Amino acid sequence: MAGAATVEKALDVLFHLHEAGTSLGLSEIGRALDLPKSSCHRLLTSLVDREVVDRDDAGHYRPGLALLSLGIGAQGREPVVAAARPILEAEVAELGETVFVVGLRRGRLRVLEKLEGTGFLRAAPGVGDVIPSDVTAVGKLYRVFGSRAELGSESAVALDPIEEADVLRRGYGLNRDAWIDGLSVLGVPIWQQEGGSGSRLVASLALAAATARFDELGEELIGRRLLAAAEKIAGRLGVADTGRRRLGAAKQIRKER
Amino acid sequence: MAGAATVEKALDVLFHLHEAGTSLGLSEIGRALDLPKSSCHRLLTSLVDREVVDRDDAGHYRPGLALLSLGIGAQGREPVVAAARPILEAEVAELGETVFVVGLRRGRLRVLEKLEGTGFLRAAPGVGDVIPSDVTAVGKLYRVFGSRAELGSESAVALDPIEEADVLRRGYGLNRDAWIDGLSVLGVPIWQQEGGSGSRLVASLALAAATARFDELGEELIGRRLLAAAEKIAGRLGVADTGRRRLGAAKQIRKER
DNA sequence: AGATAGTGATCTATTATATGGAACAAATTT
DNA sequence: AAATTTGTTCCATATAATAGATCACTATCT
Repeated sequence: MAGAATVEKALDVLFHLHEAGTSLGLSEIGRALDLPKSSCHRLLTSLVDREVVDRDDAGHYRPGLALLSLGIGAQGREPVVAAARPILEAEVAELGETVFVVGLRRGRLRVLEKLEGTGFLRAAPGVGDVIPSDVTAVGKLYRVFGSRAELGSESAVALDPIEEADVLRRGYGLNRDAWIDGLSVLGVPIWQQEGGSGSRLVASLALAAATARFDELGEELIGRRLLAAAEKIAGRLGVADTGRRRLGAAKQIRKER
Repeated sequence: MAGAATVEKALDVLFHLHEAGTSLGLSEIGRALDLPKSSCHRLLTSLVDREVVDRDDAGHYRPGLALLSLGIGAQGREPVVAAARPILEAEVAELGETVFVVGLRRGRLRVLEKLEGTGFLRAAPGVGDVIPSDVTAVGKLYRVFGSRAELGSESAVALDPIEEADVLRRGYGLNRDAWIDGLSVLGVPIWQQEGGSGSRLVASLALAAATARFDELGEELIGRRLLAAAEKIAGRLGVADTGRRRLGAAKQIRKER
């Protein structure tokens, strides 16, 4: 709320370019965001200067390639991604279907890493994409295992008690055709041990496949393999250094109020 | 030059976080960029709000995951990347070494896409990274085939005439241990046909391997395969629609002056 | 062809907005 | 226990963004 208005406008422009899908002209952007052409032009000048925005041959604006190294840099710093990668490779090699890691960031579920299956028909979630937290397999997982109020207000509604019991009993979340018709997903939690005491849900591991293929493999097998894989990832993660965490944690809570 | 100062400061902060490698505290950032803590805080508030910057458990700042989808979105719009991907897969499957696509953006060479080799010792360029234009294989390529003055001033120095002749004769650029000791790279141009007339250098395809392994495969074989692969990519690219390009091209030139 | 409406870029006075010093509470260091 | 160092908030001042008009240019429409 107490931010820099200009910066937010610039980010509006950037995200608008991202969502547009095609490259856009200056006037077009100004009209869409209700910004004067001159302001738009000034913002874009700075963005282009840093290569965060690019221009095509026609002079139209589009997201720039500097975002790629920035984004990949951001991903590379996620410890769980580094820990999960070889495990993902092993699972894809074995099962041939897409597996992916989802984390909770600012109340939203984001795809942290994925490895696509080998089939012609394969699920292809985009790394960095946001995933709905209500109907999905990992969404259920977070609503059962995650500390309450971490998820956004949207999911304040509690999970169906029967489903919650199912998740607790099996240890994984399941979603058949609820999110996308014809797609089934099974998700398991990845726990990170914390100094001595308990453990924290740092991310979750999921497999997505066309429902027919999912049933071919069998829910039981997928669940068993993924639970074992999550275990391995947790092992590679090691124990969190809960050392200098109190300061930040307190501040964070104050911030979110 | 006539940009939005505030936006540029915000981008400075963002890039600084990217380059730092670790997450940074507010005061730390302010000191490094010579910005008052209050200003820094305000900029970061906006960046965090849009998830372009993230905070870790300790409250420190780091690049955020929204950058990932932005970056991958930007990459996905590069036609040459889409055209090259299956070809890269085929080459890696055959040769087992890292192949990558490099494009020229705002006078700098950037890795547009890569597929890593299968060996334990493999070259791993980062997608989105900038590559030097002087000593590298693709750098030479651009200096020979690229329209002059497209490359930054840094490479105003002409290429050694002997080397230039080599590149023209073979059709590919070569670099043995010049950029990174122990690494050899061979790069070939990817041409896109333009309506009727000529063709344009849209990107280049390269293979990178440890010099020993490179020699094992043999320069002749690598060159032959890559030239054929580039041909295939060009085919998949199709002909550029030079239709509404004049407007933008003119503007661009005026802009760069 | 000629006219028109579109584009991106540049300039300007006005005004709204970012600035940065000081003060704050919390939390590590010394 | 005192002294730093942290992130955060506040506020008068000055700077920097604003938005309208204008320009050069290209397509599109009679």
